[in-house]
Amino acid sequence: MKCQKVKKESLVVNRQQEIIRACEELYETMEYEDISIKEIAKSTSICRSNIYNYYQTKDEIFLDILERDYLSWMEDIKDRMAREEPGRESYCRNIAATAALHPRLLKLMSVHYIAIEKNCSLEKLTAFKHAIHPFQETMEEILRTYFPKASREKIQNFLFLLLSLIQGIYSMTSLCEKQVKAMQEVDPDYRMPDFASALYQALYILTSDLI
Amino acid sequence: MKCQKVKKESLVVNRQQEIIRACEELYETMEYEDISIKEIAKSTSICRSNIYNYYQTKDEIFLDILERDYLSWMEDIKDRMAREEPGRESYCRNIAATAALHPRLLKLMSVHYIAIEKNCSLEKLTAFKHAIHPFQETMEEILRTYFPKASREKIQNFLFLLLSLIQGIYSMTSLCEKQVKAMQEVDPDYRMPDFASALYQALYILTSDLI
Amino acid sequence: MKCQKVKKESLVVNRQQEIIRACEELYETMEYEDISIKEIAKSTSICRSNIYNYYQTKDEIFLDILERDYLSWMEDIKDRMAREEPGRESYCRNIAATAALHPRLLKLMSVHYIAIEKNCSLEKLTAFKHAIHPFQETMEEILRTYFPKASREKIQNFLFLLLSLIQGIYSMTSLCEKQVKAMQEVDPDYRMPDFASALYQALYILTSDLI
Amino acid sequence: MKCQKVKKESLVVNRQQEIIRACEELYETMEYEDISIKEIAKSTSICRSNIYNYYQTKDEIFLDILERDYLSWMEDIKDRMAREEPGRESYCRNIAATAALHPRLLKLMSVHYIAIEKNCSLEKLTAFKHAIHPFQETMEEILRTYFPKASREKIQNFLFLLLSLIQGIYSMTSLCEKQVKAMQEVDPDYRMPDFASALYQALYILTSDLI
DNA sequence: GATGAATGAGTTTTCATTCAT
DNA sequence: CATGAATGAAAACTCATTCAT
Repeated sequence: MKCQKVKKESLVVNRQQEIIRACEELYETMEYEDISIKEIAKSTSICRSNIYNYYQTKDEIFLDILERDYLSWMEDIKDRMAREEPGRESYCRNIAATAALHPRLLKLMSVHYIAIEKNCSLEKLTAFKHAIHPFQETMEEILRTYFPKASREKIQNFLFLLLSLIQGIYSMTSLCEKQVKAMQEVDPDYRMPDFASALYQALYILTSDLI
Repeated sequence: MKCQKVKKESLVVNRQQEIIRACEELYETMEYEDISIKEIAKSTSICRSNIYNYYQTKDEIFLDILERDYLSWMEDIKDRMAREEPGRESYCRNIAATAALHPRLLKLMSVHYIAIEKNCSLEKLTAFKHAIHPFQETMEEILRTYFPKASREKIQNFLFLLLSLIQGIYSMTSLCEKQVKAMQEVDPDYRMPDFASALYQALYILTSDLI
Repeated sequence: MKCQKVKKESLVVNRQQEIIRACEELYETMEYEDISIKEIAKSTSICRSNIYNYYQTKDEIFLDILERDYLSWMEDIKDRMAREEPGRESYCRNIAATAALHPRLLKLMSVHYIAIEKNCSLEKLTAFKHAIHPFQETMEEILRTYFPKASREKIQNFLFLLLSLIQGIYSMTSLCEKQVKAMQEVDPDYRMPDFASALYQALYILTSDLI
Repeated sequence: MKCQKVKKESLVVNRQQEIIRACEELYETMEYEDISIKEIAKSTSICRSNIYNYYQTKDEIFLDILERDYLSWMEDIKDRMAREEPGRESYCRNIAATAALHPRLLKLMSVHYIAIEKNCSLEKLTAFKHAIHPFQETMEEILRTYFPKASREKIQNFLFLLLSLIQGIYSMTSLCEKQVKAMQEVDPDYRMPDFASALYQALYILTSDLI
């Protein structure tokens, strides 16, 4: 009985894995708003109507991807921290460099709060918040290590600003050709900034508050 | 003849005004992605097919709204600067407080780069960039007034981060009920931060780089 | 499993049948360019959006009708040939008389090359060409039987002219009332020629080349 | 008074000329069914709604083009006849060669009876028939010159078949790339026939009836 | 007569979602 | 659970045509 249940569950997980993988692949070349359940199903061995047995909306799929990506980024940060010396610059470099290694997460973060979360069920959303709780915890802990003198409040403020910044900087450093052209029409010297550098610089200033 | 032309032009402007107004009203209660030209037309005395004589896509309408809002915010900042004393705190208060008076602009900024600009024609986009050029210019000038010692590069960096921050902070301080509930499920003490305060704090730290 | 697949396939065929039948009925009273998928769906128990699961454009439906009609005509010709004596006149009578029994095919042929084929996918078109290959083969074979001395080239030329003639003769012998009136305004003696007679006469002359 | 009327009329003719010219230009690159009054007006200095003062439908414009082209072809045939020796082959060469010099007429003839005439007013159509009456007359006269022994009926039959043939042969010798590809998929040796040669051959056989 | 504005009707196409099997 | 079929709703877009000026 129990064994069967486990079997079922693992089947469910397998299906979800397949759906997630398909969605991830699409997201590499398509925009969030252009991805539909139909499209996702097509990239899958599962038929469209069956997808509804696992996910209610495409946003719930994206929420699962977000979850993994947040935690994966967290792991990268921890790994890197273990290998790097302490120090403000080191911290900023760590964050900026690892963030740049997760382009999908960055892309997702720009629609995380304004779109994905708005289209999910409360249950799914709560589960997501629970799942990424370690991210918040770990990030705070790491900050405490790097900046032992900073107050809890300052650290939480900083984290809030870090997540905010990433969304905004990403959106302004991922312009399409047309956008760049239009900018250069007005200011011929315009060059699209680099995400990692821009984030590093911002973090460097913001961490001044934590020393 | 010329008089007629002027008449016609003013009709065009009137029509665009009406369309913009309808779009603005819808945007107060609806999300960007749920607004369609069909919906906008419905809130208008103009029929849908006629809308196409004034705007090709909804994004071109939003771009016009963005333009006005950016410039309107700029005016507010200038007005306020004239009345306030100099100083870093004063600047940050000015920006944060006036921004909070333009909630629609804030909401628009969160989709400005990732959606609106992507769906416009290059021509429309270039015209927009030209139109809001004074915004960039004025913002830089104001910063030079407040922070006379800051280099041009630092000022431009700061402006870039300001715009980035607004997008991110707004998205994280405009959660719907469901999002707040989910947060509180994990952390019962969670309170959604206030946009203006969060922005003020961030700016206060970032301006340290300009002194 | 297999049984189900067969069931499904037959459903597809059934649906296509229904769509084809509806299109055929419309084509009896309407012109090709006035028929739309919307109109076809209306004459069906199937909803418009579901039609797209079976046909991409109305032209693909017409191509299917064309296919059947060509092959049906071919069968009629073969049948009649079996019952008739040999001879040039007999052949011409056979072709003209059987063609007249397929008015829908004649009507379709007048838009076959200039419209229907132009709006189909290459795949669909290739499938069609394969499907009506027997028509070409059979027509050549019949000609070889009736005109054993004619070279292969002459026979192919003749077939090409036969198909050409049908298109043109049909268009000039299927005038609407208005067209006839206009003709008679200029030449009061004008009588619209009869398709079968006109075709017979033309074929009789053209077959002189095959003896 | 009269002078004014003449002025007006010539203005009307000028406008119609401009409209016709625009339509002709479009027809060089576009298909009949894709051309709209909107499109024609765009290629003109006349506004769309004003076009209705000169033509009711696009087909009436096409009818005017047809008229000119028929008469122009007739002139070419007469010219050439004056320069060529008599004889059956000479006649066929004349017709085929001059026809090939009027590709627009050929293209128009393929939709002349099945589309253009169907969408015109009776008045316009009657006027057209009157206008091209000389074409019929001249063509008969030329045939009588070349084939003095042929009966009036045979000559009229021949003319009927000539016009029929042109429509059909043109449609089968003006395939688009896709159509050719599909043909070659079934018969790799397929080569699209040449219009002028095909017409010449057909005429050569058909004229045997006139000797 | 000429024009721009406006409209309504039509068409294609796409999708989320439901349902019977 | 899985599936294909089916549907309804919506969105984008185009055009012929009318009308007031």
